[in-house]
Amino acid sequence: MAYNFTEVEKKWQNKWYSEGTFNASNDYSKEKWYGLIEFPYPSGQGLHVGHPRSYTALDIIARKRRMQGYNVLYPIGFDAFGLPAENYAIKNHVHPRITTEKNIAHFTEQLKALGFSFDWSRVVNTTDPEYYKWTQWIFIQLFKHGLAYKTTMPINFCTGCKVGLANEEVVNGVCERCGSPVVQKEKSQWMLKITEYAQRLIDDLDDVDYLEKIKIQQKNWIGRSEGAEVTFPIANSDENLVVYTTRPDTLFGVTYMVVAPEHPMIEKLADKITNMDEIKEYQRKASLKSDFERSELNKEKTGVPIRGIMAINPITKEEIPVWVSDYVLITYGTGAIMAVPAHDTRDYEFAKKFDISMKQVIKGFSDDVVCDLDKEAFTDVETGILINSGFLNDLSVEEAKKKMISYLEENHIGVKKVNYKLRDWVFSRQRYWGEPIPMVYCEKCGWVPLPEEELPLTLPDIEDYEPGENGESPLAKHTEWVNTTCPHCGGKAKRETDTMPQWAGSSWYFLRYMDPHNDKALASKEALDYWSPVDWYNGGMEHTTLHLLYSRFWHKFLYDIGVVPTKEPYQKRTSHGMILGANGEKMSKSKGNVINPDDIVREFGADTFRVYEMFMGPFDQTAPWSMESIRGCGKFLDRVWNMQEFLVEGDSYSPKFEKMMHKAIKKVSSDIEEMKFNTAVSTFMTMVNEFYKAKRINKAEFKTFLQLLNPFAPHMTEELNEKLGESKTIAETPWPTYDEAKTIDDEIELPVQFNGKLKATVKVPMDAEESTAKEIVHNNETVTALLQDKTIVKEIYVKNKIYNIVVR
RNA sequence: GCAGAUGUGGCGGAACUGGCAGACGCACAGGACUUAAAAUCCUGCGAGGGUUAAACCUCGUGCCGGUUCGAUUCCGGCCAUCUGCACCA
Repeated sequence: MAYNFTEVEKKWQNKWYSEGTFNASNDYSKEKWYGLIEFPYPSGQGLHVGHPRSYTALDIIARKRRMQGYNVLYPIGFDAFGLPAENYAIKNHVHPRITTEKNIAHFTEQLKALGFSFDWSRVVNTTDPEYYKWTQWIFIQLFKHGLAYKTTMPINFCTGCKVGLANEEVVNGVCERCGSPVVQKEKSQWMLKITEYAQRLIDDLDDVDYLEKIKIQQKNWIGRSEGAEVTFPIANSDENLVVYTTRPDTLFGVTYMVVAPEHPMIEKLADKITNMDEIKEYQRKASLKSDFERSELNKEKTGVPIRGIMAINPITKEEIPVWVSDYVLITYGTGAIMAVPAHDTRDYEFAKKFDISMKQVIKGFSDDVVCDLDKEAFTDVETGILINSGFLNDLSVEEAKKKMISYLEENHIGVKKVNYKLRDWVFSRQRYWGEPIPMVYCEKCGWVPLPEEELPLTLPDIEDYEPGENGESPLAKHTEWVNTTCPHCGGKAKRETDTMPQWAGSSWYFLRYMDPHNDKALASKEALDYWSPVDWYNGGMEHTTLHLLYSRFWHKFLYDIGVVPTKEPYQKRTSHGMILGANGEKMSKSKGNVINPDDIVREFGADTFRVYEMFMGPFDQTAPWSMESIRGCGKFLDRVWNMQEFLVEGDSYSPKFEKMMHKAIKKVSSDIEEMKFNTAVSTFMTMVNEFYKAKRINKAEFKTFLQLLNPFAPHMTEELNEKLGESKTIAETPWPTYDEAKTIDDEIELPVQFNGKLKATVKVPMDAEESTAKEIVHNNETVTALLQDKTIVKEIYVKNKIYNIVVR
């Protein structure tokens, strides 16, 4: 009879979720395993087919771990604050709480229909006051430890909507929603000092098991560089221009300086500058661009010379011109650079464009290495030798750097300096749908945190989600909420009206899962000690630099104040590739290539969906969706179901399949650990093909096969297991084991090559010695025939791999 | 621009640590079953040459070059595509 996936899947899901089959145990004596997936943002579109890729992968590992005897925590929750809900509210005047509730209900239904073994008793929701109470609590601790501060930062400001915009909402310099021009506007913002943790965020990567490319991305994002800060006096004034450079060795080659348009020196020296109007105009234009646009557009360099002032090279005492250009960013280093056009690509382009002189101070190690300054900058750091550089002449770049830094320090014109590209975290949002920042401003006492017993500071219910005139948060209009008393002196005070970014709630959610209903602490000490750290965290590569870094930062802070027991939150981090539309492009409504998971479950069932997502390609790489291929996975599962037809009795593996069974257990077990799910599925397919060829499978073989397949296709395998008359479900059985000796073949097909080209294969015993192999090879007819008119030069034998004969 | 990744048949992909390139699946073609179709089962399937059929020969893992008995794999240089870039999540 045909397999009715709809009925069977419902049956098992009802059982699992009503009985709480997969809920983590509070028995802290058992060995634990904590698997984590990035909790979804419950968008109005519902689940995306990309979500189940990651969830199925860790579900497979979680199910395997349970069978291996671990107490498994595999939780789920919702990261529900965010921009889409707020924009929807502005447009349709529906409170974000209502849409969020609705969306969460929809997501829950969809996730349950896929049969994930989540612990549904521990669901967290970042918008729940009982949850964000602790997000606020962490913020207050950060503030108390001096890691949260206010500063003025530029934001994208839409001149039409009068609202601060995310970079994503700015398209070609105009607002995505209304099309009005977007400008950079200064705004006082809460910042978190993540830079204080920069070095530790790099160093502690050594202690965790992250994919190498994730570590590299994180390190590059933090962007540590060693160099020097050098002070250039401004001629005929008391002002100095301090620059940061990673190339102090090139100080003799400086031919001009550049300051960022926002550099304060311009204001200070305004009375000396003779072309102030020109500079003001340039600053205005630059203020329209974001940092990103500036570096993106740097093919066409722009800039204006600052007339009336000259800087003095502290080493050569030469007077050099100062320019203003937006290729220098105020947010990195000191906002000013010394330019060495002969040895830096960006400086070179700028100097070429504005016809500024260049001075070569490094040459190639040998005369073969050409340095042609008419064509390009010479940037070979590895082998370069200093020239035209006084006391640095003939040194290598590395030596010259060291010598110059000591010279700078001895003469008090510069210091060695480590710099990071990482910037502090802008933590304020002028938005409604976020956690209120639990701070109060008092004229007398300044910024005062709310007393912890007053948390949570709940988000007030409002009906107008539009921002205020000057881009303040919608909360600013609600004076009855804003006006309060100072917790410190009792005087008049105002609440902070900005809210937290979505990153806040997702920076610590994995801790809450450990003890989600605790109202005394974010989680109990016992729960934290037992479950920490997360053993395996899988998520998108796109979260590598922001979410992952932010949550590591928070965790380290919580470790420092004694809240959590580990320095790092995640022991292991892997990532999955994106699922693209059938046309190879990212799925989007506008492209019409979106696949709805509900349709797939309805047409093919959850098991087929799961197997297909695991089979479609290497887990960590992008893969296009294919309706044809998913059908193939459905066919495979039907073939599994139909194996019942030739099932025979048997308590142990039959001799015919014994090797195959042991090999398969080994292969599937290791493939799951290495996330090579696609090859695990192909192993299952090959096994099924073998059973079909023999038209026979015995009960012992079938049982093991079902156990191995269970994490991938849990519904069908449990159903088949029940039909076998087993009293225990597969989930209650131990993961199959194999005997290494039984995975090894007695005899192998050894390829025989002539000059590296395959000419024959011979059968040799496993691990045959060279003499044995040689004898067998030379007795082979094809080989003797080919050797007729040839001379053997050399013979190469690699045990169990190859026999290569080099002939003339 | 900076950073990370990817490139193998008509398509998705496999290949352990440098050792038979194309496992497994899709599509396609042929056959069995059927009044017929679908489903199912079986067989074939990189390109070119060769053969009644086979054997066999040549080419082939983005491009150019190198190391090696042997390179999809290692090295150097290019090209193309995808992802992220700090207020999307």
